[in-house]
This record gives sequence, structure tokens and C-alpha cells, in this order.
Amino acid sequence: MAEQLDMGRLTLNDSQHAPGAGNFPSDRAAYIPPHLRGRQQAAAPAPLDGPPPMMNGGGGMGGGAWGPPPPRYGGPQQRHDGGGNWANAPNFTPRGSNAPQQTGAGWGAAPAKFDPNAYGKPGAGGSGSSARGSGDGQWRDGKHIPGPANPRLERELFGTPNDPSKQHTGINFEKYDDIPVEASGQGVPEPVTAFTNPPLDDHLLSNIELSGYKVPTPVQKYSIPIVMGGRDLMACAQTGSGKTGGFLFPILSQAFQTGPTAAPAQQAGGYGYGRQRKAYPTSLILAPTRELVSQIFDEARKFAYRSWVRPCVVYGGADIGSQLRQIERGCDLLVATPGRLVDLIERGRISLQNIKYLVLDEADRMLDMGFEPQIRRIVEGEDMPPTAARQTLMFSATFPRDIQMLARDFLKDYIFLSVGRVGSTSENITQKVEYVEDVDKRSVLLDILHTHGAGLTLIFVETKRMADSLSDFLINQGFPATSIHGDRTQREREKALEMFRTGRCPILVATAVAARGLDIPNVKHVVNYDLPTDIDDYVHRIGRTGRAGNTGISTAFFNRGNRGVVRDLIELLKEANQDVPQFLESIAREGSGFGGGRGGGRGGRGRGSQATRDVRRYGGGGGGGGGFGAGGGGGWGAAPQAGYGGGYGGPPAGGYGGGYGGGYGGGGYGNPSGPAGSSWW
DNA sequence: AAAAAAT
Repeated sequence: MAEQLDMGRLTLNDSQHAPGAGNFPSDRAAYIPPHLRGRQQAAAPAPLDGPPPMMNGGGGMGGGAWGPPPPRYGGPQQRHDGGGNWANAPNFTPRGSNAPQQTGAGWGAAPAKFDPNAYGKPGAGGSGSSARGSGDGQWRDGKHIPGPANPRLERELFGTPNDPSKQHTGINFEKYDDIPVEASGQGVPEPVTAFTNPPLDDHLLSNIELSGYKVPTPVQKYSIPIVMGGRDLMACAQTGSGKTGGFLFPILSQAFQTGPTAAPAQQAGGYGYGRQRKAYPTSLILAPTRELVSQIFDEARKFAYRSWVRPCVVYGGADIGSQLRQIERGCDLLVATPGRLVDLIERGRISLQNIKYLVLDEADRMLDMGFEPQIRRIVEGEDMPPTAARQTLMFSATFPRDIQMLARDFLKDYIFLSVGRVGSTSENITQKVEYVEDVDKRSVLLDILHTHGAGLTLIFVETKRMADSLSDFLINQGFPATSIHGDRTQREREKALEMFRTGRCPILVATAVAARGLDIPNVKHVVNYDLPTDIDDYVHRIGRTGRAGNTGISTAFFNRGNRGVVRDLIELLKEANQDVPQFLESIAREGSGFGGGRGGGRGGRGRGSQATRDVRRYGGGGGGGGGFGAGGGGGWGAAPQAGYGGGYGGPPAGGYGGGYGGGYGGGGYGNPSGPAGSSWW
């Protein structure tokens, strides 16, 4: 089947290759999109984007190209660039997917110009090492020719054993075998049990080894053969389960073996002097937050090391100019937040017509954040190949109805993978819940910080204001704290994260922006200073610790203001074999016979249960409310056993079916869904 | 109700 797919793609590409194949006029360098006209120069001065002495100032490269994600490569590394002789590369040769065609078309010997030592060669005014993707390899004469080893880059990408911030999380992956995985769909391939060739490419294997990964995680065991077999995938899995590798491994492996996709005619016809103004990535990965795409990009750089594949990352809040330059220099695998990608497409700088792999990561979160229009536009409203002509992988922690819809529209005959939750069921995390009134929170927190001194402590609050005031408070109390939230600049966010990662600021106060997906090794303690109203968020938050077989502690401050989650919390604690404090049970009894399970009250959107099972087998998901968490008012009468959709008073009895476990089992079906709003109280 | 995300 893989062959068939490839054939399909080839055909498509061939036709695109035809002379005169239409492209947007915006290919031309001269084109300036309407919303950009007249503001290029105006925006230039540095102060706007932050004070010069910021991180990339250290690199001494003026405009700070590639300023955006300084923490990762910033500071020390960039100093190398100062002495670099690779600072002059105005005539760099585009590589990656573009390279082969260009050479073929006689653009000037791309390979001849290829300088193996120039991996840090920036584009105009670029800054350095990081600018380079991780690849230095080439694809020539139908063969993958990996670039030379580069010790410095290797250290940057893979770290050293003593660098905790780079410590790979692959050490105790064996423990992940506990995580249950369920696969369904037609023709599910046998999972692999190790990183081997076949099916994985040798070059990828060597990069995996450099990264320190020994054994595939459960998700990877399944996803590797599924993706390599050409199948679409819908996976319910959370970060921490190894899903990034789950899609990067098979995608890169195949890329290494099959080489670049022929690019559209426009390139070959090229204008000799010019550079490629438009990129044609073959893989696109969408994720909801900047930090997340940044993190995925870092992983991609590792696994693409020395290969012909050039990863790029784009996201908002960062200088678009440097991102454009990155893209121009070759962009085979693109990691993006939806908004910025749409922007770049509008500017005519990215075409999706060569996409072979589309990955939607944290799909449920993207919908929560209102990205659906952008996502649909990207997937359905631009030049992305149709479902049949690409491979699509979706990852989502939950599988509510709107995600099912997305899956129905974007995927073809997909295999459904359900991966057990990592955080909550993990015995690695000791979860404590303490009754703390709001006014006492600060002092209790100080107690905790004094008691559990060592190790990274991540403190979650509900509001940005609280994040600021709490971190100020802690700093005033002499604690090395910092904060991360959406009102801080991207630079501040990244800096905070880096300070935390490296342990220079072992206390991080965070809002929801850091709740999901961020992979920070060695978080010892997660404090839910404010409990979230959604138990999913709680699960994600505590999942920031106890990762990769390490142990972690989680402490939640609970008071009556949190009684909305009390039942879900109890359910979760029980499920994870944790102690359930008496006061929780009491409050559960006293308070609320109503409120139904989670998922109630949001019925309109049908974002119901936690269910993560393959709805296709149950005939749900299709039209009508038959699906999960059948929404809306229907819940009233429809879910007797789930009970108390909006009913007042009654004791919970067995009614609370919507909970975590419940959602999975029977409860998820016809979940109680009280009248909208009933769960807000 | 809050947060995040293109500008």
C-alpha cells in the first residue's frame, strides 16, 4: 500500500512539474503582501523587539536573525558564531528538497558549493549554528549521503551526560511497557519491539542512538509500522508517551530512504540570481503553542542530524524575517503554529503542495484554542494535497466529538490508537491534595518550598496576574523563581523556560500555557496552587513530573472553590491508587449531586467524555448526536444511568458516570450533559 | 472563567 501511495504522489508531482504549472504570482521576490507593504523598514529598529542586550545580542549579530528562540541556542553557543567565517553567505545554495532539482536544472552547482563545514552558514545576516537545521547531508543520484559528523553541533543537539537540561528522557523507558495501548481499525500491523532496520533507516537509527533512546515507547511501537505502512493514524496519547518520536521516526526514516519530492516547475525554471522564495515542505507538523512547536523542532533537528532533511520552525511572537530566511534556505519538515503558518502562506512563502505527511499534534487543544478555522484552511483551503494523496496523523489527548469530526474529514481509513494515560495512572507520581483556603495558600506554599527544597518545582496558577504576583512574592521571599504566561513576551517565556530547565531558576510559576506538552526533564514537584476547572488540565499538569520513569510529587491546593472538580479528582486519585483525603469525599457528598460528570454542560460542543476509544466501531461519530458525549439538551433524559445531568440534589449514587474511567467504559456514551451552563457554579 | 494564538 505504501507503494500505491507513493505512486499517487509521483503522479501528482509529475504533473506539477509540467512547465507553466501554475503558481502564485507571489513567488516573486518583489511581491509584498498587502498587509506587509510599507512596514518592512519601519519595523526594523531593535527596540521594538526587545532590548538589544537580550540573548542574541550576545552573538553579536545585529538584527538578530534567528532571534526568536534564543534560549535553545542562545547565549554561549552563539558566541561561537562571532568567530565564524560562515557569516558571509549571501549566495548560499538552497538545499533540502530544493537542491536536487536545482542541480538538475543547472542552477549552478549546488553540490559543488556545498561546504560541509558551513553548517552554521546563515542566510543574510543570519546568526549562526542554529540557523542551520541539523542536516548537512544531501540526496544525490538517488542516494542519501549523510553529512560529516560535527562534534559541536552534536553537543548542541544531544547534550552531554552532565547537562541536565539536555538529559534525554529515554533512560527508563522500559517502564513505559506498563502503558496499555489499544489499536483498532483495518489491518493493524504488528507493533515493532525495537529500533531496528528494517523497518527504520540506518541513518535514523544512528541519530536515535545519539539521542540515547534505547527502546521504543508503546506509542512508537505501534506508530512506526503504522506510519511506515502508509496508513493514517488517529492516536489518543499525551505528551510524555513519546509521541513526538512516534511520528518523527517513521516520517524521517522514509524521508531518508525516498529522498526529496520533486519540486514544482517554477523552481527548476529558476531565475538564476534569485533564491528560492517559496518553500515546499514535504512534512508539516502543527501544534498549538509556540513552546510546543519549538520543542518538536528541537527533536526534529536531532533526528534529522546529518541528513538531507532540513527542519524549520515558525510561530508567532517572533521576528518573521528571520523565519523567512530560515525557510528560504530550505525547508523539508516544517513545524508550525497555525496562525503564523497561515500568515506565511498568505505571503506566498510556503506552499503545501508537496506535503506527504501532515501531523496535527495536540489536536484537542488546538480546537480548544479556537484554531479550527485556521486548521481547516490549512488542510482544506490551500494547496495541500487531498486526503488520499498524503498521510495524515492526528494526536489528541482526548477524543471528543469535534475531534472525531476532524478525524473524519482529514483522515482516510485510519488506524486508531488508544494509549493509556501516562501521568495519572503512573505510580511514579505521588499525588497529594491538601485543603488550603485561598488566603493561606502563600504560606502553605512557602512551607512546601522549604520542605522540598531540591529539584525543580513547577507551580500552576489560573491567571496571568496570579502568576506574576506569586512569582514576585516568591522572589521577595528569596526564592529563585520566575514565571511563564501568555502576557510575557516570547523571549521572556523562552528565557524563563530555559532558566527553569537548567535549574538556574528551579521554581517556575506557570499558567495553562505550560500545562501541556512541555517536556521538561527532572521536574520534581508540581504544585497546583490553583486547581484547574477541567480535570484534563490537572492530568496534564501533574504529567510534567514523574516523567520517563522518574518519580515525582504533585501537591494540589483544594478548597470549596474547587468543588467543581471534586468528583473527577476523587475518581482520578482512586484510579491512580492514590490516597483520597477524607475532606474530598465529604465535599463530594455535601456539595453536588449535580453537575454531572465532566463533559456535562459543554454539551453543545459535544466535548464530552474522556473517551478515547475508536468510535467507528460503535457507529458513533457520524452525523447526529450518536457519538460520544452526545451533547446538548439531549442529555437530559437520554442518560439515565449517567444520572443527574443537571439534576439538583440527588446524591451521586452510582450516577457519576462521566468520570475518567467512566468515560472510557459505558459512561462516555450518552454522557450526562446537563443544560448548558449547569456545570458553571 | 482563563488562556493561547498572526499582526
